[in-house]
Amino acid sequence: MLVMTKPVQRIERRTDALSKARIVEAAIAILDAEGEDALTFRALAAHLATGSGAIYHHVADKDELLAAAADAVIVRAASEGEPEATPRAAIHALALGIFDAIDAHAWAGAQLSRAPWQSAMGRIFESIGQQVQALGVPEGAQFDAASALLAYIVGVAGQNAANARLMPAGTDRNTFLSEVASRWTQGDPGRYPFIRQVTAQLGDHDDRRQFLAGIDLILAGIATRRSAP
Amino acid sequence: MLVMTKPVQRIERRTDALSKARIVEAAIAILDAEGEDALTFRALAAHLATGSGAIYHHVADKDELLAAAADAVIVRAASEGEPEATPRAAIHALALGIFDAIDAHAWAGAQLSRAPWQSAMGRIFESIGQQVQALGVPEGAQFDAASALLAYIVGVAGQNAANARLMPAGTDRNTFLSEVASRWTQGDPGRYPFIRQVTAQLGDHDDRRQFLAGIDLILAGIATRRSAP
DNA sequence: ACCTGAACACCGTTCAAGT
DNA sequence: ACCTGAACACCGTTCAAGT
Repeated sequence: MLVMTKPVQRIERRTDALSKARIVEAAIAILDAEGEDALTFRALAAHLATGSGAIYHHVADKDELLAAAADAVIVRAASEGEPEATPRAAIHALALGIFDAIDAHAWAGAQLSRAPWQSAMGRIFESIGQQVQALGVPEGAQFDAASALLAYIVGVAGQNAANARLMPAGTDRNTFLSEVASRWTQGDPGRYPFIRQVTAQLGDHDDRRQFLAGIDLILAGIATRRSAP
Repeated sequence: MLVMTKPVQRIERRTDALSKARIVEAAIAILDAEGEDALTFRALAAHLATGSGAIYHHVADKDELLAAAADAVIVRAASEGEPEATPRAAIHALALGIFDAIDAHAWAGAQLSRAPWQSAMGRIFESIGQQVQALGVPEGAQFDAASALLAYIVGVAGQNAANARLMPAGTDRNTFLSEVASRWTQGDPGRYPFIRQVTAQLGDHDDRRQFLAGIDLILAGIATRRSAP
């Protein structure tokens, strides 16, 4: 009986084999192209040319799928940055990377704070923490400092995602913001003097600039902790 | 023909008449008692002893219902505060009120950033803005300062809501946080030196205290803007 | 082991019929 | 005008049957 030599090991599986990675990529494609409501297991199965039940062999349920899709998108954004000269520049780059990722994938903004154990959150926190250490913040103050930066970044991400979701396609961002402001003040404008004043300045408003201004405010606060009295 | 005097105007409608306010209160009751998944139009109708279709005469759809419920809960928390002596104390009180409201109604945390036009967001922003003005921040810097505080508060609210949702009932908060941290570092602990260091300090960790520490960091940063060079 | 796709147990939402 | 509740068009998820 002939012993047939096995064919050279074919490490790569069939290109069309199902895997969690392929499923997540397909989910991201649907979410980006057609929005959150369009992501159904039926649509996903059609997109992957398989049965809807097959997906459950690789993903526990829809929550896990959404979390994995958001995580993939954010991790990609957070690890893109090149090495930066200063801790401040590194934090800016990291923060802007996340800002832009949420801008490009609004559906991921809401997910970011829904599944905090995901790797994206851990990586961001670690990166921020290392830069906080590099700033020379005393060890006892590092936890609070890094947590504040993380919370701020996640908070802005969530708000931007909400704005993107609600903003009618093709609307100018500042037009949308002033509509939101006038909804707030409507009925009783005298009760909202600050919002009225701020809305008047909306003409030259830039979300990205303001986002970084907030980061710098926190960094300035952190700097006051460096040399305690 | 006798002209009958109309009965004295009965301004108050039948106590059991349906109204948006009653629907929203019932929704809050269900959300608090049984969680987000339990809020269905069928359950709500049963709770109100009416047909599920009747609700649509007062509320456009489920999104509006959830937004209104969250708004009601947050507005209540944000307007509870007594007058405070200093702007810092006022901001602390406002922030803690929201923190505790999310703690008591975790489902509202995620909603907070989903519908930014709601009145809660406007009131919080206005209150923060007025305190920022009271701090003596120059007018050109007030918008950024108030926005940073708002984003931070919303960010923490969202993270806390996520933690509350995910934390198995009866688990200690710090135990949960260290489990999250070990998920982050698992596989490659050497890659996460900051998180490992910080996890070791988790013993005497207090979420509320850390929340206020972040507020104070931003306030300290704002203070550096008061006297520009 | 993995995939298929019909079937199940729900949902949000609509709407003819009632009052 | 408001309410009723059955009906509709979907959904996530399961599972017997296939390969």
